[in-house]
Amino acid sequence: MPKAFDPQAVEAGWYARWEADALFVADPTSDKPKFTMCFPPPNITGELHMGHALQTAIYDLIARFKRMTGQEVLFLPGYDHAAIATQNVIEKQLAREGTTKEELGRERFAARVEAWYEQVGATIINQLRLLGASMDWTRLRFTMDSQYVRSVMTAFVAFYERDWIYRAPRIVNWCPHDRSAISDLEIEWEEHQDTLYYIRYPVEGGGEVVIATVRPETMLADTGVAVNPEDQRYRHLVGKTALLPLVGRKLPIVADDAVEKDFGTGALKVTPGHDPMDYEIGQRHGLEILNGMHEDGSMNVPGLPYDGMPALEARKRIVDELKAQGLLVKEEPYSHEVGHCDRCHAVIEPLISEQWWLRMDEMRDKALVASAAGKVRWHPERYERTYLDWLRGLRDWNIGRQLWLGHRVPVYRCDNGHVVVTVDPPGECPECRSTSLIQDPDVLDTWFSSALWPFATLGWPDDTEDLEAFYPTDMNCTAREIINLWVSRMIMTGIEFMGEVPFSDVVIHCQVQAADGRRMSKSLGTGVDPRDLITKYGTDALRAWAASVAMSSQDVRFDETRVEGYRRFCNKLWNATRLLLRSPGTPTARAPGTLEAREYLEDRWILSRLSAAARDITAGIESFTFQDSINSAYGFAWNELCDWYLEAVKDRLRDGDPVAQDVAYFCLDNLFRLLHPFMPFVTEELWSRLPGERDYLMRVGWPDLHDRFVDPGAEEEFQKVMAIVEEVRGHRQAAGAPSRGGKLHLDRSSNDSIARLAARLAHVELVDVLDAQGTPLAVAPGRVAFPAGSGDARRDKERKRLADDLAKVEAKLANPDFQAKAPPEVVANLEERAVAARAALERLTTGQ
RNA sequence: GGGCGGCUAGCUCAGUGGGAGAGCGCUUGCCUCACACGCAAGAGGUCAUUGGUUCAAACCCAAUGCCGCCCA
Repeated sequence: MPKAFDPQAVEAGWYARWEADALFVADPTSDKPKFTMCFPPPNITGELHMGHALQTAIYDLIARFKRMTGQEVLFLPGYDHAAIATQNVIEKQLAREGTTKEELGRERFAARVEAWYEQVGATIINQLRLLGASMDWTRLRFTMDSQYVRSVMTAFVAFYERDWIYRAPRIVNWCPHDRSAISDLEIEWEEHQDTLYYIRYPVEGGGEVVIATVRPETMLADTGVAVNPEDQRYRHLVGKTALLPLVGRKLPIVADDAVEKDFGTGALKVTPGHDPMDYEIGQRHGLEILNGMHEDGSMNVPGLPYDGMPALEARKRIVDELKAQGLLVKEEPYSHEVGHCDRCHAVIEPLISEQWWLRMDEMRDKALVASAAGKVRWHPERYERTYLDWLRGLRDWNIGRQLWLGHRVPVYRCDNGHVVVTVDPPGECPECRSTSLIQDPDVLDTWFSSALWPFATLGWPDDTEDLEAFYPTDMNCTAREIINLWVSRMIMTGIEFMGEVPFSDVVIHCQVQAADGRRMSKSLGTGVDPRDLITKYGTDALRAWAASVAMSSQDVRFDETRVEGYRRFCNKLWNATRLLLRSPGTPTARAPGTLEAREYLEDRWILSRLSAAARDITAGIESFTFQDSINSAYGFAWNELCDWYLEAVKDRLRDGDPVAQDVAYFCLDNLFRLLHPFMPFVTEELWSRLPGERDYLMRVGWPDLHDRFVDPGAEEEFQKVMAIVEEVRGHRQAAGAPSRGGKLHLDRSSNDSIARLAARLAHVELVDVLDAQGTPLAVAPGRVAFPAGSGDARRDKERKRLADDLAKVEAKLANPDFQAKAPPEVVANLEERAVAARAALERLTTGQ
């Protein structure tokens, strides 16, 4: 066995063996309780980031844990087509090649997309394997697979038949680059330094009204002017007509509550075709809707000199012209938030457009009822509010996108104008038998298909064995910003189509920030690639770190030294195993009886600690506080098993004592099981090296120690041993004595086990009588002497610490309110502390 | 603009009413026959500020400041 743990060597091969032996394949006919997780389709750019590492670590640790606790686990992988993101990636590729999708044409563009999916799909799968994700690859799903497409179409038709889908003009967020509507959730807001222009609008019959705007070019599509009805300054103008400069259009002046009196001049130009609020004001007052912009963001104002100009150029020309005509009152610097497309970063234009809409009110209400009934548990709990707040304010969903890839809306029109909505493309119009049918050009929002993920992946709408066996799923884990985009919509569609919420637990992991405390940014170069970490420290270390931070109450600044720490931990486990395997007389099979006949204090102690660790690790996983599991396993393995137990039994191991061997093997055996969900590779490797027949860890079951080794007496006694040893070592260090040697005398109040272990671990000789004066021990009746020095300085320091502590305790005890109102056990505890401190002080002072 | 979270050792973070913790870093001593990816001993903290509740506050409440995230 090599001297040091080498992650690359350990990881190689295991994944292929697990997969070859079908450890990840779920059996729908199994009698075991089912546990299902549909893995969120990863980012289509194919780049693994820290979010994936956290998410995958959590999913996989739960998958392995559930298998080990006897459940039939389906952990279903997949990826989605990410329409806008993919289109942007391909367009960038095309731009580098000096061409465009328009030049290429739809068919060849589609071929490029296919090739991309194939490439990226493979990359994603490889990365998940690299992370050790135990997914059922026989059930890999892609949202563009024919079966999945049919699910999407079926959902659309079902909504359509409920009359929840309709087509209507609305202000949408228009991306002029993608030439598509995008959702509110796909917009990034950025602070812009702009100019607020004050423009004079003449009023028919004399007078004027001054409006303020940051976007003068939109005035070409103005169809009204609005003021607040409470605003005394303008009351006399309501009902009159303003004249639009440069155009001459007549603009009714209306009164509307939505107008803010304090913004600008308090008078608002109303452009219903280009602003959501203006649209609503326009609807209330019957104002005309004009669309002043083309799909590419250029001006659409036939007959005017600005027609066809890019918006910014038109703005400049319009401002110049207004100045020339004396209609520009003033300009002010103004900073405000401007929306950008989160995929291509183009400035978003609010634009009136005909779109497909899905009515959400009934689904929303059912989701609220389900939440009120506690059908979905959130971890951490506070995220339920994020979800509920969004749901309550929910409006109809714009499900249409004007893209070149995605699921085409299954709406067809024949040349007689009949509309056909079907899952499968119709051969002819059912009404007029026309075979000339044209499909609607729009595609569906990618989130529309993602919303069906937990059941479409299982075969819905067909009544499949998988759907029957595995729906509803159990857990969904994702990042905070996905709650509304995805989690909420899965809940709504799950209730709608399956009659049950799609999962019972939602786990939201934290965000990994860069060292500067901000979001990792590729452009700033502050991103960290998990693949580099795997190369340096191994997948196990990365996963252990991920589990230790994923559920932090705050976002976590990335600290590489913590990942490194878990690699050292792997090395520690490696060497603990090595120690055992090197000791003589290694048993080929454990004799279970020797564990029950445990008589040594150290054996009783470590088994008791193992029980405690098993309990804590299990509780941590079950309550989604994985850091508790990791910390408990780490502390047990390193600070108890290695630092104390193995040190205490080295002699016994060397002598081939079968009891010590059994206990040590038993601890490692169970420790590897407990750690397997977090660190699958190193635990599998070390487990496989232990003596005896070894199946895969995932099949051997979770430790169920039933507290059978819990032994408070042993814990208390062993703590005395540790306290004595630590005090002896402290004295030795203070005295400048060598790291072993010296004499220890303990009086009869310490039993033989304590004395034996203290001598063994502190490397001192146990004597009945200490000739030299020696140094008194504070923690136990006894004293120690070393060849060099006396350690007086340390004794004085300890005396001071004890005296200070005693003073604090006595002050509390002297308080009558404390005695009267504090719980009796707290008072008793303090009284014990006082007694112990006095005894220790006494020993230090009198010397015995 | 709304919401949420954070401020604890040099760094990254646990702790959530009664004795301030971990990992890394630092200091000192050790290549002790599993491990120098190690062992041992140490140093290091008015738990952001102010006020309140309580016999008792890092922890509960309120306000303030700073940092960040999500949503608009």
